[in-house]
Amino acid sequence: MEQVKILLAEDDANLGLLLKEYLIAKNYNTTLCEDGDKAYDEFLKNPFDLCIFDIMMPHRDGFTLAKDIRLINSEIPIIFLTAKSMKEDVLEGFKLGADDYMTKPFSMEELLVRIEAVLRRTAGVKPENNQEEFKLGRYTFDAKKQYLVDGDNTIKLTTKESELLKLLCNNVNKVLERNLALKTIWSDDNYFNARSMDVYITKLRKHLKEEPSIEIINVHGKGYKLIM
Amino acid sequence: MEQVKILLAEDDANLGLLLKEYLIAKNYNTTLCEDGDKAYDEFLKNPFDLCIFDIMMPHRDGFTLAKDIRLINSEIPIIFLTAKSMKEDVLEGFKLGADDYMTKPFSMEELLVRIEAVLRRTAGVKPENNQEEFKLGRYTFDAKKQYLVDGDNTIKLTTKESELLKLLCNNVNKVLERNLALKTIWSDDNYFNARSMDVYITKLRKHLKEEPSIEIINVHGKGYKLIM
DNA sequence: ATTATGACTTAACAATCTTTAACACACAAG
DNA sequence: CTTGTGTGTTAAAGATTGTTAAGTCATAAT
Repeated sequence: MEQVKILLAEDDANLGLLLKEYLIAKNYNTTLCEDGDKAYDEFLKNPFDLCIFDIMMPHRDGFTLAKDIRLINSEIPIIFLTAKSMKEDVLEGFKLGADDYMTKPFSMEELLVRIEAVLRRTAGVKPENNQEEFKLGRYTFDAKKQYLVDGDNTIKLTTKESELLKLLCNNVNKVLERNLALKTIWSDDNYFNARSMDVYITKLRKHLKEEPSIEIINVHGKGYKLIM
Repeated sequence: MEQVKILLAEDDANLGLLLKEYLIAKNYNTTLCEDGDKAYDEFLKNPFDLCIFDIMMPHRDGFTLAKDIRLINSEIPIIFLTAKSMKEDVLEGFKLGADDYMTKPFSMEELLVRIEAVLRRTAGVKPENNQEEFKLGRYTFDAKKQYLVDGDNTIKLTTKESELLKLLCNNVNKVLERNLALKTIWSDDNYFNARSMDVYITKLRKHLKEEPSIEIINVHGKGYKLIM
């Protein structure tokens, strides 16, 4: 399971950090740069799947940055973030091959769904990366088919078991926060759903008990962590 | 270069005509429908490359229309146009697989550049309205003739079997929600029809049992998912 | 007209999934 | 240590789904 890499250029440190934290929490590998020059250097050094650029930045504005990057990569999706909502700017942005253009202030959730919409279309370019398979020690976990395979023994997981294990796998060795998991899988983080989640953690532990190198540990008051 | 066909659903006759004229002037073959029902019928009759839907419309609102169309074609790009800018609506729109979401009032030029941005990404996705043939591993499913072919062995499917399998195929690897399938095939989602649907799922599973790479899995409380 | 056939629905019961309840234990703060 | 809250675990309850078979209806064949 490959992580999507996002290059984020935003000179407002507050907004930048906020966005970065949020995107990382949503499992996007996010690199933040505080101006256009730094973002350009970063782009040259590392491969990315998606760009999110503020327009007004020191050293190199978002439009110029996009133009320069388009010279190197004409396919990578670009989303512009800006306080300017003037028509000419929007048009200019799309002329540079933007995939979306969001005017501040915007909600983080809206940015997220727009990112997903763009990636959904971009992913179609290379349609093989849907393989949702994880190696867990002696086990192989197929999130799509909801199977947990251990040699010749195949355990069929239920939907909830599979969704939860997948979230844990996407955050190996990191804390999967309760409320995030609940909102993602149960769409509501009330007391009863939280207890239900605990029950599923027990179920998963039982399923994985044959492999001592894998453990789901609790982080008190925070959530769970899959370690391996 | 074939002309791009746009299905436009907008109940405000003034705005609708204005948009239609504008899009036609920009060389988009545009069909205007004044409500959701007419748009749905039009979609069933002819193949399109892009949908542009108003949200608030008589007979069938834009969201419902999109949901119904997604059952038949899960790939066609959809842009929502609306006066509602509330966060929940935007998120709802994208959850239905929207590609963009524009809040009125907007400039026609901005709509145009956003259309172009969407089409740039979806280029190569041919309109699959009339696609009636699906490859299911070793099987070939002809939805029109209601045949399921496996080498020299041809199984004749009943109408309901075929309709259900077609819906599943149109949503491969995604959850086909019970109530949507029931509304589409049985036109009513009461308890008995739901049970009938379960019976047909069993029948389909039996028909597809020779191909282990294909499975119809249940998503508890939600619906079924054809995975391959 | 009667019978046979096939598609679809309804019934019945088994199996499974998820939630809720109950009680035991662990952790952090005072 | 004690208390309140969070977590581990099991079991039961409640709901959904799997499956087979019988029932219903329309149509075709005799």
